Amino acid sequence: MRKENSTNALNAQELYETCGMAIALRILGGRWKPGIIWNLAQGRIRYGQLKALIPNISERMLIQQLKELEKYGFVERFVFPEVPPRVEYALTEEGKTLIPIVQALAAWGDSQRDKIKLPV
Amino acid sequence: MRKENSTNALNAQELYETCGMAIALRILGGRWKPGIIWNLAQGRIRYGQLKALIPNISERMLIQQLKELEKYGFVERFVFPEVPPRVEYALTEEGKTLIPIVQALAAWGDSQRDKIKLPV
DNA sequence: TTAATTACTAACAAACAAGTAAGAAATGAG
DNA sequence: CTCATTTCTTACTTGTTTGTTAGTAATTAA
Repeated sequence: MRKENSTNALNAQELYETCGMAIALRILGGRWKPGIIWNLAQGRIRYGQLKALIPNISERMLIQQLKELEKYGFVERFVFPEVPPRVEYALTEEGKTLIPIVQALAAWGDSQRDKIKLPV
Repeated sequence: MRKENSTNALNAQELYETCGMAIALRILGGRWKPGIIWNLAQGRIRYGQLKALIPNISERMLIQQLKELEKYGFVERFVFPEVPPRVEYALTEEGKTLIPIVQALAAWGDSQRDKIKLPV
């Protein structure tokens, strides 16, 4: 749960208002969103497949991040009234504008892999 | 202090190995690094000025993030043997490769500002 | 009737990131 | 002698993110 008036939250809020990069990192950041967006960039996909494509992600995290991306309109959810349930996810048009960003970040990161060693 | 064997840390580690974007976000992510890099992109600058340019940042956070960027070779530190001390910071050549990324992220984020409303 | 399937939820705990506050060091100015 | 200056450091607290476990629904197949 987020505390609306913590210094922490206020600092975050102010950054969103003045800094586009803070907004971008809010959408793109976190441990799992990159992988989610990357895989959705390949096309519409079922929840279970997405989970299989992202090693180690827990259902809680996957759902949570998908919901957040959906809430902001970057991801669309398609539900089929079947049993067992079938739900597919896809990037919206707006979500697809993320793809070049994600590619640029990934390329830069890959170029750094051999130069730096991240801590354990 | 980071626990080397927490699932959390292991997940992070695995991502670094397989996903360039995770590396990039490790360098670029967090609340303050964007602003630090953005300001350093304008040129060499003193610690105190940098602090003044980044509203609300605490000394602890500024130092901590600068040290991390320095450790990975994206930022250089120039110390003048004076009293009171004078220390200047600048992006290294490697650090300058971040500039286009940072600009792309900022531009995308700015383009989203009116479309989405981030939570408090 | 019992188990298997699939997408999801809720309660809780561990790990991590960020914020607060106090102070150190070395010198020059008063 | 005391104070201001500037760049940091340390110990501590609060807040946020991530992980774990158990469980739901509604049908079909055995």
